[in-house]
Amino acid sequence: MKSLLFHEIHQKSRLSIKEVNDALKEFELYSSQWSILFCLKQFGAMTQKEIWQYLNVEAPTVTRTIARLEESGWVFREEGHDKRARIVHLTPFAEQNSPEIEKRIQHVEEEMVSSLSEEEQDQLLSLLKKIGQ
Amino acid sequence: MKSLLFHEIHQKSRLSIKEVNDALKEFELYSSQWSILFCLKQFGAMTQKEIWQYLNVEAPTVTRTIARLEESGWVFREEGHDKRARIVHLTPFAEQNSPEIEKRIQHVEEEMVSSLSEEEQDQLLSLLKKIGQ
DNA sequence: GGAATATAATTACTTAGGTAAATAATAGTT
DNA sequence: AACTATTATTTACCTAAGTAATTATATTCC
Repeated sequence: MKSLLFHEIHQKSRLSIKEVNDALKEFELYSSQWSILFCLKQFGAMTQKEIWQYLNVEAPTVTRTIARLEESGWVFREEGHDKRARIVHLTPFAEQNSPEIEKRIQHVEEEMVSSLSEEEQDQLLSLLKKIGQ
Repeated sequence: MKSLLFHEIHQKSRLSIKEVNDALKEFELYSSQWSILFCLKQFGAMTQKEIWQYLNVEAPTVTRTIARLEESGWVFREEGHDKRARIVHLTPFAEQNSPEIEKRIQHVEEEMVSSLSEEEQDQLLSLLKKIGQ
């Protein structure tokens, strides 16, 4: 029964988002917001297009989430050389706080997979990657 | 990097929902609606509580989705012996059409995991089940 | 029997994600 | 140079799912 597989993926996706949201509560952030901050932390300032391509979501999703991050002071947007594009930067506040948040999230994620060995984690990742290719 | 694992789960969850929605388009259904029809098809009439417990979502999610299914003629609700509970039934229309839909969805899901062997599919499922326990 | 508690469903509000269409700026073509 | 096509982002509108609070019925306990 293949449905079980996708049912399980769906469940675990929701579960992990829930746990991450819970851990982010004290920073007044949500998981999707963190995914963008994480992205910027890793690669530096990016255009919105680069962000949604990396995260593999649609452009409007990123527009919305960045708007919220901007309102709450985590990012700011600069007009690019190409005036259509907007380059997103972390604010100093975000630069300062993101290491602690990252540590917290990493801990949550490690807890969630603690019942799997390192080898099983690798295996799981590589099996997931094979889906839909 | 554990984040990669959850990132991947999240991606594949979204991908599969997208594919299922696409296949359901001709029936004017959405994936979450189908998950409830599937449930009723498998277990027969159920209370909403039984549905959200099985699907592992919150009660309001099921309330909303069932309301839409009722509007579009896929289910109807009967008052239970306990007047708080509402028992959800498939309509004759749903009974008649669900086998074809199920076949279609099954096909989509099989396509998505066609790059994995049967053994790998089992392995993936059992690894996923171990997360967060 | 009646007050307090628990339970099933709902309502209101939030984030997350998608599609389709609109806007504005850029790139290409003739 | 001007028209066309493409591209980056946004807007509007939809489903999905969560939390918190409300409503209505059942249950429990004194």
